[in-house]
Amino acid sequence: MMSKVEEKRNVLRKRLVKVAEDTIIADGLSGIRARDLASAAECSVGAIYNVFGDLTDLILVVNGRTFKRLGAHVVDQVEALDTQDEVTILTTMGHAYLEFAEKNQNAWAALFEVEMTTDQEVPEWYLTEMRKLLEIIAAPLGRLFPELEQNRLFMFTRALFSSVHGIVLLGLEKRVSAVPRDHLRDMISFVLNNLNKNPQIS
Amino acid sequence: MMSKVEEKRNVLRKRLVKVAEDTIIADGLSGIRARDLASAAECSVGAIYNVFGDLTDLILVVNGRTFKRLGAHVVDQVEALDTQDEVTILTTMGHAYLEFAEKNQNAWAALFEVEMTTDQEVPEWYLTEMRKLLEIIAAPLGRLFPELEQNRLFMFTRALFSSVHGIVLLGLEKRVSAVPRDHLRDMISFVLNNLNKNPQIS
DNA sequence: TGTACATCAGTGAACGCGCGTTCACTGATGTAC
DNA sequence: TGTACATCAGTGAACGCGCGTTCACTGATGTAC
Repeated sequence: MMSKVEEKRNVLRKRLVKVAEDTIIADGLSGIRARDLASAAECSVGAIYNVFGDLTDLILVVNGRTFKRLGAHVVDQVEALDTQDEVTILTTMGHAYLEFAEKNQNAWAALFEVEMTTDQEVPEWYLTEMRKLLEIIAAPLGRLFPELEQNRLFMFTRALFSSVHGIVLLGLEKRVSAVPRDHLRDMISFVLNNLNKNPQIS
Repeated sequence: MMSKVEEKRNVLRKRLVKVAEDTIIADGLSGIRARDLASAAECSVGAIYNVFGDLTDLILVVNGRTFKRLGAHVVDQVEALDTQDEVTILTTMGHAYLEFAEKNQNAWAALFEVEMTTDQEVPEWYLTEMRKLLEIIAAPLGRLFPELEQNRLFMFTRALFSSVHGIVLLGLEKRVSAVPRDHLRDMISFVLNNLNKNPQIS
């Protein structure tokens, strides 16, 4: 059973995460400000530092949630699919990634912005979450190329993920590109469609 | 003929660009500081604002140069090549991109960091430089798929560039990935190698 | 159950710092006559 | 060529702001007896 203190602490923690998440979704990572969070969560600035070491800790928690939501979205889309065709599955995953990034632009962008900004270590659970996402992709890819050894499979998984990520990243960066959304879908299909037609991977 | 004033101005301008470039190469975009630039260029802080509107203007000039260097490097690598095989050419380009990004990590990263940071318009010449880079890639791709109409060709060009960019970006982000350099090369080959074996592009 | 004491969450004003940008001043260069 | 005046680059101290983080204080909760 939780003591009253612990309980209050948990409540505050949750409220802060919620508020930070809402802020990031609405205004992006740069919209995060200790004073604003405090007033939105109806606590003092200092209280934040009682619950989290610093703002980065808090942001990482939000990013962890975003990772989970992203993974869930991808899995959902694949499960809604009625096919055994691995390339279709992979393409659907790519499109799901694009879709998620579009609908959650700020939160999705925050995923990569912290990493660039912060110098401190990325926490273990963060890497785990990343690995999970990669494993979701590795599954159909592994079925497509069953003869592939583990390491190489993981490398190709990374390659595909990175490719799709790059397309989405540059595609959503509006000031430079202005690529219509449908084109982004096509680009992803283009990169992934070739897979089944080329069994021998050098 | 330039007046003495113009001449001094140009000299200072060049010195500032050089100093800014050196700083970015050594310490990255975040290493740029008005006071430091001034002292390195042996002028006053105010003088910077006489020559450039603000620091971003200066940074964009450096980025423009980086773009040019990048383009030149890619072209060099391709010209050193003794083949007509378009896929080989494209792969070489991808590898050249990786190589450049590795050797000029900070300057290369700066290319994308400003865009994320700044709200102001990207200047025209900047976009032009970007377009040039894409056209270098579009050339062999166009020869590979001569039947492709202009728009679609450009879309695929973007797709390939973005893919390679994504691989390099996530690959060089050390805290998360720790992918060996050679693997990155392989990943790029992997994504690009499929092209010639799949003439019908959906 | 009641009292005394200890602990530690909660508070928010204040600290501190980094830094881009400005601005009143000076001095060199250019122009007019 | 020489003189008077105008212009504008160069100067750097000071402004201003945003913001994360701290810290001395208070008050609620928990513990010991």
